[in-house]
Amino acid sequence: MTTRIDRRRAATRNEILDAAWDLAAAEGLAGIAMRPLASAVGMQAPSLYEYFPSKDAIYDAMFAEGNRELAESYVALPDPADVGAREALIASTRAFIEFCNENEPRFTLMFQRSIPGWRPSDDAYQEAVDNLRRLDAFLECCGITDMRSRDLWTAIVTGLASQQVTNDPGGDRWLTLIDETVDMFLAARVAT
Amino acid sequence: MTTRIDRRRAATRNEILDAAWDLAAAEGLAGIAMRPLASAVGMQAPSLYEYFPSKDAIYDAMFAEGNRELAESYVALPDPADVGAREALIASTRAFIEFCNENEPRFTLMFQRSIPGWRPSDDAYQEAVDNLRRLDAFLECCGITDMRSRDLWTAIVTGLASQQVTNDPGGDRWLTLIDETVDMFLAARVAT
DNA sequence: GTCTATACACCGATAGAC
DNA sequence: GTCTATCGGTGTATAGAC
Repeated sequence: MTTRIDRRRAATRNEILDAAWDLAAAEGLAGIAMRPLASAVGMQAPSLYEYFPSKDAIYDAMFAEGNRELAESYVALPDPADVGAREALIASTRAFIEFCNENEPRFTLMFQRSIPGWRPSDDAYQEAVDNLRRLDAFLECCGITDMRSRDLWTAIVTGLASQQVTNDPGGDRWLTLIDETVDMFLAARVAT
Repeated sequence: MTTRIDRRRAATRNEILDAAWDLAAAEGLAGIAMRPLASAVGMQAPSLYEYFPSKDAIYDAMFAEGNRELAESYVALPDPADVGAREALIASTRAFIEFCNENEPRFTLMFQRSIPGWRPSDDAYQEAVDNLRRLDAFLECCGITDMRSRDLWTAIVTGLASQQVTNDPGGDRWLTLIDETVDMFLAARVAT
């Protein structure tokens, strides 16, 4: 059961995480420091350790939060059985690249290994694996069943997202390539 | 003119850079610390500042060195006029992914933003731009002239390389997808 | 229980003696 | 050119006030 004290703790944890995202947006993901983070929520640095056992644990919670947000964006995707593989792939790719493009620190944390020495915990990583499994199921509904095709498709989609975020953050230079990319990929699959 | 003392300095600089690559391989790129690096070449930390003005300058020299190595691997590529676009694209993509795959810290330094707060200097970045220009010229010889096609191709190639290095370092899971990727890309170009 | 104060070990970088 | 000593920063552990 959740007591009042548990809810208070959870609220403070969320407050800390929100401040961490703000700091990441302003100073970069690796620019989060414990003392400024603490003062952003009106604490001294050591008090943060009442809510997170380490700085890495804060990154871990942010990683998990990002994956839950990605999972939410997946539930809005159309059913390939309704709209066909082409439209479904276009919609999912667009959703993914837009997700990456709208919050650069979140993209960096989730899809690049950019925090020295940090790796997601097993629990947090499980949420990422769950998302990958959801994507696999989605691709299977689109008729992409073999591993080599899935490997190629994930490489293409992550490549587009990474180029977009890195070289045109917030823009659409690679977003506008999605339709022809999907057509190219599907045409090759029909051909073989 | 290069005096004996200049050559001695250059030799020491190379010694430091070699030790830095070794440390990066062992501790991760961001795990390079000045004191261990200094002791690896038999110095105290402050002496390093006689050869590099800052730690970032060491990353900068490593970045430039990596780009020169990449440029060297480009000169061995076949001429598209000799072997045709398909073979030329396959060879260049294979060379690039193998380059990324054979030295993970070098890949991380050159193609990911993984050192917090560090960006290559203008001089070092120029070498990366030169390499990109070489790649553009090469793609043009392969008949890939418009920007959208180049954007798509660079996204695909960097996506393959990143998946290979991240998820199967030293292996060939994405390397073996090159041939069909090139065929897919070229078929779509002929079709439109 | 939650906070503050203090301290520790490490970091990159600098000053100045030799 | 290399050293020692040191500075201000980091993440983090701990003691203890309230």
